[in-house]
Amino acid sequence: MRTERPLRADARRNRERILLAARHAFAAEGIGVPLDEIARRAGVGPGTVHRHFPTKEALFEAVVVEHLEQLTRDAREALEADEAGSAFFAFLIRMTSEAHAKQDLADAIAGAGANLGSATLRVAADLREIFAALLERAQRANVVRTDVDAADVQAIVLAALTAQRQRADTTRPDRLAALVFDCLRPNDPVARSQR
Amino acid sequence: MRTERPLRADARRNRERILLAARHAFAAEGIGVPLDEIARRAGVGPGTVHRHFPTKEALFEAVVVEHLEQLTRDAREALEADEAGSAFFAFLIRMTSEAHAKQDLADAIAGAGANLGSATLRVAADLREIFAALLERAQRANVVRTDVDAADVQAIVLAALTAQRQRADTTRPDRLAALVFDCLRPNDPVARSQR
DNA sequence: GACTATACGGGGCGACCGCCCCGGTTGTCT
DNA sequence: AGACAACCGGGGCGGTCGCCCCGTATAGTC
Repeated sequence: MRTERPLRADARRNRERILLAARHAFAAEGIGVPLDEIARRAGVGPGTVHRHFPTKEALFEAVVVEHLEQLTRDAREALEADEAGSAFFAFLIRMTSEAHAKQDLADAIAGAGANLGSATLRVAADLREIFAALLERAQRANVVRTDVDAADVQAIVLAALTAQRQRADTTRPDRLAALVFDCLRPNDPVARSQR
Repeated sequence: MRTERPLRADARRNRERILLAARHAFAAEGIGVPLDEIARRAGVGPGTVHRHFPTKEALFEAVVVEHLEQLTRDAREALEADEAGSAFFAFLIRMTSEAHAKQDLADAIAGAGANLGSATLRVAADLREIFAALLERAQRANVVRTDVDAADVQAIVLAALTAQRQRADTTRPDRLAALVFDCLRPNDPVARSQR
């Protein structure tokens, strides 16, 4: 059973063009962008888009998976950093500023988009795993309160992202996000005074 | 110039029915609900909805204004409470849990809905004014950090709402919201230990 | 350079939704 | 009770968008 056949050159080129246009379009305006608009920006016909990605969700997923994989790589790097606390919080900031410029990620995290397929679920599971390790390490180092779990933090990341988008601050873009993340720090004065 | 003519009895009854149905529909699913669905739930024809509210935004606004007015009343009450800090934070929690059950408010705050009319803007300005007073009082009492303004707090309310919706906790529905609001408290250990 | 499979493009279908109009009905006032 | 005006209901129009089909062009192969 030949599951894979090499794509023709022009087909591969068009596929890349579509993905590039979709990246920008979804990043700028979220999942609401019409497919025809993406096709127009990519310089191909609407039919071509549909052939490469049978449904709109499929295209959206392809873009989101790319971003999630990038985040997973970032999280792995953060896990190798020395200082547990700063690595954790820096990664949180990175997630929000990343998703800030990429509306699609926010849509995906919020689940506003659609029912995502198995590919996305697998990548998301990977990210969650690394992320949980990062969190646990920060909690052991007593820089993050211990009464929150990974899902809580994920919700708070989405929250910070919302705040940031609501009140775009050009001079200090991460100000509100950093403020919100402060609520994750432990309560005891000793730990707080260390930051 | 007779600007006002008393509405006929059945017209007034239908108007109330539509508003009631719209309240529930918008609260449950946000602004995305089709007008025909609201008409169906209200037990009237789609044309009737359109006659009472010339556009969809008009109906949405009518519902949102009701909620904003309620919130404004709550804020005024909170301003008369004795303890500045608990009044402020209790009002924040109230806002989020209110908006939690009312998707429409979240849409309105986030501006996701549409360009709102002058009526909404006026009510929103009222609420902002009272809210700013509430915040300033809490800041003077040293229970809220002084490097945030009302717009920051509004963004954070929206953020807390997002977190709460993301991770619905039936046993402690306000847990995440309260957690997020903690980031508004001052940093110095003395003030923090008082809570 | 010719032949075949593969891919392209754009026109079009169906669904959805907001908005509007018209024939019939019902409330209201004398 | 009768007459008039206000109101109701539902069908329909126009626009949008996702999805698909088919005639044509083109890349890859001998």
